[in-house]
Amino acid sequence: MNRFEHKFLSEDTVLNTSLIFKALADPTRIKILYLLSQEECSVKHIAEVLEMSQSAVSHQLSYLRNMRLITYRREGQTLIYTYNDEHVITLLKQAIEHAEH
Amino acid sequence: MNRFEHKFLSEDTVLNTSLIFKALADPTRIKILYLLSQEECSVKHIAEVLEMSQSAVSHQLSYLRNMRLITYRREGQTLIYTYNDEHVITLLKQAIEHAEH
DNA sequence: CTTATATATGAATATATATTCATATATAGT
DNA sequence: ACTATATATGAATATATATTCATATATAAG
Repeated sequence: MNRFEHKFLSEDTVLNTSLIFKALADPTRIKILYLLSQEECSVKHIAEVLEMSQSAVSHQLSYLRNMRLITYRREGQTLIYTYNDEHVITLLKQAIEHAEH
Repeated sequence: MNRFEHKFLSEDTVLNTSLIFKALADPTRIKILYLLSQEECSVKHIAEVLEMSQSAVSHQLSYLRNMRLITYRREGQTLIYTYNDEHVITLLKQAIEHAEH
C-alpha cells in the first residue's frame, strides 16, 4: 500500500485521541478519576484519600475540568466534583483490568 | 468515606495503567499503532506513510517494542512490524471513536 | 571484501508537564 | 468587619519525552 490507500485518521482525530490518553496517562489523574468513579468528592477529601497536597490535587482537577472529564457543584465552602464522561471512565476501567492481568 | 473504606488500586496497578495510556498518548505512536492495526509494515513503509524520518519512527517502534505492544520479524534486510496487544488496539479504537464524536 | 540498503541507537536539544510554594479568591460564622 | 476554612492559581523548578543528527549494525548483492 502507498500512503493514499489507507484509512487515515484526520490530524484532529489523532490530536484529540492523544489528548484523551494524555489525560489518563498520569498516576494522579488516574487515582482521582477512579475515586470519582466510586463517589462524588470534595477537593479536600480527594487530597486526604490520595495523601497529596491540596494544590497538586486542585491543579489536576483544573486539568480534568478543562478536558470536560469532570464537573463540580458548590455546597457552601465546599466544591463537590463528579465525573462527567462515562466513556472515559469505561476506558480507564478497561485499562486497569488489562494492567492487573 | 475515609481513606480506608475505598476500593483502592495498588501503586503497581496505577503505574501500569498510566504506562498503557502513556504509550497511547503520543500522536506518532497513535498513527503507528493505527497503521499496524490495518497491515503489517516495514519501518521504511511506516516512515513513508506517516511522512516522518526513519529515525523518529524507529525510536517510537523501540518504545512500543519495550512495552510489548508490537513485535517484528525479519525478512531479508527488512523488519516487518506487527501489533502484539489486541486489547490495547481495542482501547485505541474506542478512544478514536470517542474523539471523532 | 566492498558497496548499498534497512534499521537501530546514543547524544543533544527543545518542549511539555507535575509538583511545590506563596498567595489570591470565595464562602461561612461571629 | 474579622477570622477560619475550602479551593484556585501564577510562578518557579524539576523531570520526562519527542525529534534530530550523526553514526553504528545487519543483511544482501556483486
